[in-house]
Amino acid sequence: MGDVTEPGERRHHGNRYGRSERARRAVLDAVDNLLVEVGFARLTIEGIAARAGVGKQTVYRWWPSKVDILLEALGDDLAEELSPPDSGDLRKDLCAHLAAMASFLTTADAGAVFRTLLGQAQHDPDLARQLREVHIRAQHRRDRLPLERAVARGELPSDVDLDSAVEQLAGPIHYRVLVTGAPVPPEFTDGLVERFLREHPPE
Amino acid sequence: MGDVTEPGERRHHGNRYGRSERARRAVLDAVDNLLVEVGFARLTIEGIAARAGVGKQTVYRWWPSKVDILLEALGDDLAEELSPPDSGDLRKDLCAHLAAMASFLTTADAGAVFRTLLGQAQHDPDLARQLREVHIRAQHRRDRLPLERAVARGELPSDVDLDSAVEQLAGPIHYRVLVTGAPVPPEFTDGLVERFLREHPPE
Amino acid sequence: MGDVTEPGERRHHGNRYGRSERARRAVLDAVDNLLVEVGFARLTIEGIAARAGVGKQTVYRWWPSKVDILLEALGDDLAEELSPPDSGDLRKDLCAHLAAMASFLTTADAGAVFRTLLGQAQHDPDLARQLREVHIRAQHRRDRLPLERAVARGELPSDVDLDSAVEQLAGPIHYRVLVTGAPVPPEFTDGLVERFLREHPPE
Amino acid sequence: MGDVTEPGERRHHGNRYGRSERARRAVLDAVDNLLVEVGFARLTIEGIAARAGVGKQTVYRWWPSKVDILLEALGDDLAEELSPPDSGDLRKDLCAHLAAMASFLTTADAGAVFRTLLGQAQHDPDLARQLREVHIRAQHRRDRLPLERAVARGELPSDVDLDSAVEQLAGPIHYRVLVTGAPVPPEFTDGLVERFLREHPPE
DNA sequence: CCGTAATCGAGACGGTACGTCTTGTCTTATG
DNA sequence: CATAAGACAAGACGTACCGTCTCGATTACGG
Repeated sequence: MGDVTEPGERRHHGNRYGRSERARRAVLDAVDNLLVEVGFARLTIEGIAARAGVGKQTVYRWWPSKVDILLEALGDDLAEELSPPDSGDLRKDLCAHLAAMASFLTTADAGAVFRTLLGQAQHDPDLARQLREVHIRAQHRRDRLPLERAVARGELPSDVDLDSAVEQLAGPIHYRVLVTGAPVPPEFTDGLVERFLREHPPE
Repeated sequence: MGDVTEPGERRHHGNRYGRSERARRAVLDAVDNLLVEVGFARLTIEGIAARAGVGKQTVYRWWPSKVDILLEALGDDLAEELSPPDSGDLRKDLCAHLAAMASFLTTADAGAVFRTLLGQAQHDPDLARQLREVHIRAQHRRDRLPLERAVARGELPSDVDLDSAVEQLAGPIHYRVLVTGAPVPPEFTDGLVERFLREHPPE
Repeated sequence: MGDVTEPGERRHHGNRYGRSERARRAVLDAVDNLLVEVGFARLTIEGIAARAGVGKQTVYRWWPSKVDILLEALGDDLAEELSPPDSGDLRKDLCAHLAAMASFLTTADAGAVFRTLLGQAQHDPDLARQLREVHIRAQHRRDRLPLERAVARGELPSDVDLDSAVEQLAGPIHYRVLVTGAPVPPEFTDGLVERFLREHPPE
Repeated sequence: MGDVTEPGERRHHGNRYGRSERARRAVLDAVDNLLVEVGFARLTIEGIAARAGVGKQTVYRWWPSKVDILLEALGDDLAEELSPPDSGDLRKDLCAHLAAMASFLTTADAGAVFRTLLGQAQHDPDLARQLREVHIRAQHRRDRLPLERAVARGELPSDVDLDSAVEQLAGPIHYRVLVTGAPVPPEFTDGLVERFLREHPPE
């Protein structure tokens, strides 16, 4: 909330040798709460600073724009919430991971942040670059993991194009979420998995 | 534009029985040009009115917000540019249509408008509803057409879920465009078609 | 103030043919009150606009700076409060007028505005020019009037330098007010008059 | 400025035995230069510290506000530049002193500082008190000196009110400088002296 | 064919938020 | 312990747009 003073953390008002971690956390917390409360359109830097109990200048000093705050607030949420399991069974891993992906995109708070940023990226090339180079590339690597493990286990032929496979699996999910707005129930994601496995039987 | 006075079209200053078509066209033209010139973020109603040579009140009288102007400007571009061909051959029709879809989304002016609106829709439920109920639903029907014709011709089994098929085909394209930003060459769209046809051979 | 709507004065929200007299009055009233309440140093345009119930842009549209608002607020107060009487007797007129001058400078609200502006003028040449060309010149002419009338009546020789006379009379008063801060009682102003009359007996 | 390091004077960064004379001088020099360069309105503590090569805190530690810096910078300039001569002849002394006063107020650097402070004092009672109790009172005593000596020499009757005399002489000069902005040539100051001497002939 | 009512361009209005600047306080490492 | 440096919370600056309003001119219909 901003006026939280952790025990043992002296109230820091800045010095020449580095920024205030307290102010940083307060801003990131504030931006998360405000995004949920008022939505992106009415999310203002003025409001963020006020909610965080922080001067506007402090925000401008460390973040170029409000989407950069969101980018940092997104932080490791993606990694935490969207890392695939490793059960030793490809079908199980994929079904679980795609279901988690659907749930993240449609219901999670961090998913709302992610969709908002993706939306802004459609007319903000700079943001698009950052978002893709950092978060989306890393997520793509996580999405490949179950498949790589299956290849290693011999569950999948080694000549399957894993990048394409990820696109075949994730594409329709994102299409529903971002474009048609249709719901993404487990039956749907399971169907994607079945179709993929039918196409790529173990050798 | 805005100050263009067509020969024979007297400079209209309003009457009680209807709006000025001239003002409507000027606004829609201005919004198109400005979107390309300054981008969505700096697209303002003030700027649109000034560019169109139109009073702000005239804009507010006829459009609730700037995305509504874009919605109207998007108009029939979708239908015109994204109607599938009917050659009598499913492979040919699908390849052509998906390639056109990719090109529309990545390079066409109207495609930029479409992506912008999709982006805004991620945090504007009202816009999302309008966009989906009008344009996306209509586009989905157009996307189904080649498949429906193929079923009628016996090229496809009649028990294929065409809605799912559209999602399988369009999903990965939109995923690349909206999420990863990867290019969408004909080889990619052709691959989607081949995969689909392999799965659904004629009976 | 600010939200006062005079009967018969429709609540004006502006149009292309002129400014809102209501907004003008509200700003001038607000600036007077605030100067007295918080002093010049803490007189802000933001505060003036808020007190007047007026948008900041309206203030910036019509006045280049806060001293210009004060200049206009000073307006006719000088003329109203510092016009010399015309009793037909020089001694009486001068004593009354100098006493009024002292009282204006030391106690009147408009006098506080005047001293503030004089103070700013010491390091703002533009303001100095405006203040002198408009208000101080006009006041000088008013200060001369009793002397001119006395010359016309034959109470004063016609070869007296009236401009110098004004400086001799007003100078010591302003010196006390602006420099030493000493009080300016009627005995002091009367003394100035006596000294002047002693020097310039009727012919 | 600011980074001047006198030979033999080690660059002082603080010690436990008192304040840095080097920092004090740097600030006073900086304030003088900056006042001339940018004017009082844009004279900021931040700028003074930067120009002096001194930390802001050092300024705040030793001076309550920027006018206090100016007060100290004004220092003994008044005494140095505005001490009346003592020739043994009242007319000569007065003419010289009033001419020096006019020149100090209108052209000297220290005179600009003085006028600026006088200006601020019009809406800053604290500054007014300090300025009057220290500098103006002292200057008044210096202004009296030629008159006191003349009384001692018998050039002036001993019952003349010398304080009033000073006001009669200095008042019109300050009136021109501070109020009307009219020039103050020697003819003007000489005229004041003549008028005074005419009124107070030696007994 | 004249009156009238809705529309037009224009732009002032009360506001909100922007991104910048300065204030005065606080913290740190150095000497 | 005073210093130079600079981050901090606070808040005013002047600007850009928002969405509303008012204005006088324009014009097509209906009485």
